Amino acid sequence: MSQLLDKMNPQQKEAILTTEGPLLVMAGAGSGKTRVLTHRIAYLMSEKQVSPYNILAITFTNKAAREMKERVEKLIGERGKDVWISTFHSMCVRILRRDIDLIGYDLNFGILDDADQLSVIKTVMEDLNLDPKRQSPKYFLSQISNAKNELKTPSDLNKEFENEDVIRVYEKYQQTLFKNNRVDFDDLLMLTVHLFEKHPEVLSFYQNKFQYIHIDEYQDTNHAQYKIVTLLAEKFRNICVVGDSDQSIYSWRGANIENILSFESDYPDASVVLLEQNYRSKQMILNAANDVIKNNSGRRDKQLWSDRGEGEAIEYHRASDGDVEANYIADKIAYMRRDAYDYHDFAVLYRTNSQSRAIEQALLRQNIPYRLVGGQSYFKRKEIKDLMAYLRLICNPDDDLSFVRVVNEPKRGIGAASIDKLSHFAAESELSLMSSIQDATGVVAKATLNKLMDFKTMIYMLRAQIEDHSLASFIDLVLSQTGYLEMLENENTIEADSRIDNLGEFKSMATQFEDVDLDEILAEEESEERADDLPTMTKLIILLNDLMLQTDTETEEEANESKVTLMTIHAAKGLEFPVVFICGFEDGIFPLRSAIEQGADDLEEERRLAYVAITRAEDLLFITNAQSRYQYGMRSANPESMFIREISETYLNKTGIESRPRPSFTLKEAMESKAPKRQIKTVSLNSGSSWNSGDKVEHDTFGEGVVVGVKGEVISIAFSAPHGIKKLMGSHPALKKRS
DNA sequence: TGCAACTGTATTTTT
DNA sequence: TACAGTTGCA
Repeated sequence: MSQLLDKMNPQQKEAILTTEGPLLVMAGAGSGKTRVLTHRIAYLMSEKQVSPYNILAITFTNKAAREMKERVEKLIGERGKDVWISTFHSMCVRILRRDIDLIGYDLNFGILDDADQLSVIKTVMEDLNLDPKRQSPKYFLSQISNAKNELKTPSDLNKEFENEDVIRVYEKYQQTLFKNNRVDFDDLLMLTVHLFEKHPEVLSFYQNKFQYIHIDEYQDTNHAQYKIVTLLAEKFRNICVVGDSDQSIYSWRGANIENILSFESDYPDASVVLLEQNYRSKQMILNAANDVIKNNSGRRDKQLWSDRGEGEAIEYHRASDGDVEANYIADKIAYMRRDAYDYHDFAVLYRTNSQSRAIEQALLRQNIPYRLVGGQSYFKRKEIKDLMAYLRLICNPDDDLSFVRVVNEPKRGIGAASIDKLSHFAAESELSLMSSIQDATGVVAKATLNKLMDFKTMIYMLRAQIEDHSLASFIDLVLSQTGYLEMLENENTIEADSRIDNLGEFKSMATQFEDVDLDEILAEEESEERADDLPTMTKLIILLNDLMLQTDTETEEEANESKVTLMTIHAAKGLEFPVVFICGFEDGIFPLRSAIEQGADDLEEERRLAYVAITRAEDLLFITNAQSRYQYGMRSANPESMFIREISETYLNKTGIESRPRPSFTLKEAMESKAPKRQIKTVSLNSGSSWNSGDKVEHDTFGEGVVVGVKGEVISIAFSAPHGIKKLMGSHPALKKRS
């Protein structure tokens, strides 16, 4: 028998061997589901002689797709490269790129990110005279997104008596996108369904191609994704979905937990495999996770178990203050690193990104290296978006959205007022901004018109030259011809320098794409084409869309560096760490206030999130919170999270404020105020003395320093490197005045 | 037109 | 707090 089944438990074996017909794998956290999936794919190829071209595997994130791909290749070798493994969204991009013209769009469509979406919505609202203060653009965006995920068009909403404004905005928004030949993330899914429904021959092509379909994280699929899967699997019915309803944490994005719950009624002949053995965590951690999740209603009960040993009790630490909490975590990491653990063994998880700052500061103070996952994505940076807009405009001069973005970047003296006039004119004559320029005499000032003409000439000149260049050298050309690079160079700031670096990084990404990635994509698609044969413009369009879907830019080396990982719990799904800290475990933060107010459904999702967080830990789990903390610039106090009370006391080792009360102190770290420095007499709790700029101080950790600013009770002190300027409470016990 | 200063307001998660 | 949107001035 195949060695692929070695070391598999009976349930895992069953999941791998059940290749024909519908199969539901209920995979608890850490139960080796990715391993099952990769081995199943390898098994299909090596034992069942299934061609890699007939296998599809869909994951939730790009990272998961990449990893799965690597693991399949490791198992089966080069042929693994030909298995189509991707996210829903990138799969749809590829499908649409072949046939979207059948439903009226141009094959060279571009993708819109959420920031772009919002600006379209704002413009639409303006046109419709809707007051953004009464109904926020974000509200409309989420309504539209929900509708699309439900595969509903504006006219479908009409029948359902939705908010009339939503329908109008949706309609106009969709028209705008269509005119600009752009699609948003939700369109990728919805339009794919439309394509399949209106063109059975296209659907049939993919049905025949994908004879064996795998969907990871099935609990996170929304209705549109569900529909795509259902359609694709209709013919061969070899559909294997893997998931864990207890880890459904994306309902806010339209994910419908019902999809996995009703799989058995969708496919009455489905086999079901339950994976309950956990290979990740010590039993104590699983006990806690089980304790929490069992409070959710309507779930299929499962009991995770582990043979990795009992493990230590979970350390629950309640600190007096948010900064104390952060310091506690930093101290623990510093301490534990001395013996068994390396920095990369630790993860600090939080509910919201804004919580990262306190942790960062504490780690910085202890000189603990960390990597922050998520936050401001590389592709959301202004310079990258600008460059991409230029490139998109060159590929499609009628793309008004890109036109507006870059027409005055760098400054060309073409201001908002002129663009406004041009827009109205263009709308009347049903032209794009770019093509309306030539007839715009009298619409805008003569001088402005000339500038617009120059801009147009420049874009078309670049367009004419693209085929003489590789992607990277064309990007160079664009950056220099547009004056964008010069603008940054003239700025002469560290900020601008880093923007230049980012643009350079973009260029190397393009090179990598052109030389390596593109051929892999084409191979997977069974395309006859080779990257070398494609026009640069085509390559550029594929690159732009590829990048729009890419949110994580971290390389493998970066991820493996010896650093503590900081991220949201959402970002941590699918990952594991020997030591995990979950911070801010307070009602109001985790669960979020809105979820508490909202009621059962939202609370249950928060609870699943807690379950995900807890089950990330392999050996040790720390749960922390604080009696009071700064939130939105105000001090506020939160009770401990309701979830901590759901964990049996026997699994907890409580430390901190309740067991050992001590005076609270804070290390408030505010940003340097721009206001002129005022010297205010400070009230010092422990000495009664006040601080003034120039005072010399001695700090227990940072050593000698000089006071450089006083603001209320907070004083800024310059310490020698590597500490730099710190803001501390004047009453901080570690601080002493020197004479 | 462009910039600086000011005001008001909303604070989640992301393919 | 922080940022987006607005106002007012050069």
